[in-house]
Amino acid sequence: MRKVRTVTIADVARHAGVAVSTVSYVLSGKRAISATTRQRVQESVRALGYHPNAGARALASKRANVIALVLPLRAGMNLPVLMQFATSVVATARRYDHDVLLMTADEGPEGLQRVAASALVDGLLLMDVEVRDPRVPLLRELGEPSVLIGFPADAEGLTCVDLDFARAGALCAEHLAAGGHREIALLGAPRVVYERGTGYAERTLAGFTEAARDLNAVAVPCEETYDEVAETVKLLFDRHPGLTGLVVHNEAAVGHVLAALRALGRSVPEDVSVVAICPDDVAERASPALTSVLIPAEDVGHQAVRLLMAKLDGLPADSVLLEPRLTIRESTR
Amino acid sequence: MRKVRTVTIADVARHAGVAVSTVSYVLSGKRAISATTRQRVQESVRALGYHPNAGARALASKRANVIALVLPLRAGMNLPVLMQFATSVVATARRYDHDVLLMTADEGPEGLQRVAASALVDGLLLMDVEVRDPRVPLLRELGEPSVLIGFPADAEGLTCVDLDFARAGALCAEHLAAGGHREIALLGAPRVVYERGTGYAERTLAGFTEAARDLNAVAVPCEETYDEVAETVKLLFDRHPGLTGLVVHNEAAVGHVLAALRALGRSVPEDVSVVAICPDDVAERASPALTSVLIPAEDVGHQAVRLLMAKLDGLPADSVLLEPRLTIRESTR
DNA sequence: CCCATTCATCGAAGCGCTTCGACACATGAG
DNA sequence: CTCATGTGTCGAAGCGCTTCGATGAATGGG
Repeated sequence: MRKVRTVTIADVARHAGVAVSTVSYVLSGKRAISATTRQRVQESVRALGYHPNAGARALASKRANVIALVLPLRAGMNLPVLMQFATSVVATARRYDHDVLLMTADEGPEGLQRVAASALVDGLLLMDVEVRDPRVPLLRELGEPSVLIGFPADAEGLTCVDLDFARAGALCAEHLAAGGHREIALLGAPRVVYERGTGYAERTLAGFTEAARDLNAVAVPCEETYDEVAETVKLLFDRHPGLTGLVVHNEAAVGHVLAALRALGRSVPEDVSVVAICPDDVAERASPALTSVLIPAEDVGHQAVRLLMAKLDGLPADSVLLEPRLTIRESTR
Repeated sequence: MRKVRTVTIADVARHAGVAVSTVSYVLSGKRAISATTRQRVQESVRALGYHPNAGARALASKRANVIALVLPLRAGMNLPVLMQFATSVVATARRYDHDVLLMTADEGPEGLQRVAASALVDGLLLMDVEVRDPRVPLLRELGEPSVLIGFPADAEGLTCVDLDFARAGALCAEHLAAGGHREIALLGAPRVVYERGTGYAERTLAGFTEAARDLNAVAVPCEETYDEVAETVKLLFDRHPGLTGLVVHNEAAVGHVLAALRALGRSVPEDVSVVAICPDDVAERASPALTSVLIPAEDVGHQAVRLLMAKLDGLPADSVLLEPRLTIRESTR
């Protein structure tokens, strides 16, 4: 538990026999430094195990090198995707030499206010943005660089990133239509998610409905417990006996849907074709392996950080809609 | 997008007609300040919307008011519990006026080194600690205040928090024994979790085995896909036809186990009693509602932060083992 | 009524870093 | 050979805050 005196830039400068400012310039690369000096400094840095003091750096440069990741942890959220996303954000931020401050919704919008005003972070990454998200107006007047995951109703002037869920929904419907299915259904997110007006759920539904307008198509919300899923699936087939195509946009329920079909004696893909919108690993672990449109959580996180970094550098950053990709496996024909 | 000049403590001092240091003392409460002055300053703070600059504060006080939450995001982890835990950590940290920096394992142990050396954080909270965790030795020599969630093999000198999983395992076995069951089984975590030497899984197993030494007890690992769970359950009953009690310590598999029992025509609790170790909401959502020992994620997070804060204040902090609590519902008799 | 305390406040010295302007020296054009 | 132009380096001035010691003013005991 030795309490080591921390190494400062002055120690490095002394060790290398140069001025403090020279060390700073070597580290930041903001001015030309001769190769010999640069090497000498770098060696001293290594020898002393120097790490710049974050507070001092932030104070002097007005850049904290930290971004906030705001995760409103609500019910019915897709945890695995969220985690993948968070991991990817942290990893990407590190690549840009930034760290990530974790915030939840508990503190409310004032939390954003606080971290921005205290210069704790340089920018904000908001996840799980809703169609009319209360954080959006605040965000506008805060004038803090930010990127949203998901699209609010009015995205004017904001930078947003998301999978193009409308295309994803359409892609699923089109795939089933191409397979000759005329009567299909969408099993969506839990009811509360729609009631909350969550963008991605609504947009998937819209894309699906639009693409399936010439078919016999229905859409129902879907809870995530086995019993409720089984009930929903049973009801669906009772009401639509001719149903042969199913799109499942609810990762937690995917397994249950397959189990329920099994229980009803309908085999996949012989009797029913199933397409899921979920991460690849979930689709691959299912039995049979599911034809799916993946949610590219990693890519979304990566893009979001990239855009935020661009904004921090004062560059323009347009919203990004990621093109969905359908992978055909064993659950459709 | 107006770029507001940030309000500094000097602005507040001027507005209130006092010295900068007086404002500082009002804010920190480290020296006596007359009631009238205090009020005047607090009003100015509110009027100007002042938020102390985090970098400057950290630099001057040598306290960043930030703690690191290190989440190694591995396969087979219990995501919902993890999230609950993270949420509780953030909320509790805020109550102590601290923020939370999110770190993953990707950066390796040097990441810990880095954030500690750069004074980005004041302390570390390590989650999902393994029996022989590579981060533990580094932690010791770092001399940075830290709290671990979970117990490594050698916890000497470290502060750890966890549910007493051995007691939890024992509690389940005892409950079944008290119900007259003589042949019981533990369905555990996925195999990889044991192979990795994850403390909580091993300790539950140990507690269960010890408490069930007079019974006919077996324990098997359990994967998390429906097919594998069904297979495991089937095999279990093939080999042990007299089995009437089941302990499930795998949240992701709980639903599948019930589905598999249903498929095998064994009803709960008539033919088989089932006890789960999982959060209450999962147990309550199952059908039938499960008798369970809950994983008090929220409490663990809370305690962990409390202990870390104590250490930051130079106070001693002993490890905490949380007593499990069994809730009887409809799945056992 | 004086001196020793206590209380409330102030001023100034850093904390460790970035960045601006200055300077010494080398270089090549005229 | 001189003068403009780069190059590479240095010194010093902050960045916004905390904290130490000092200073007056108010208080009370002898």
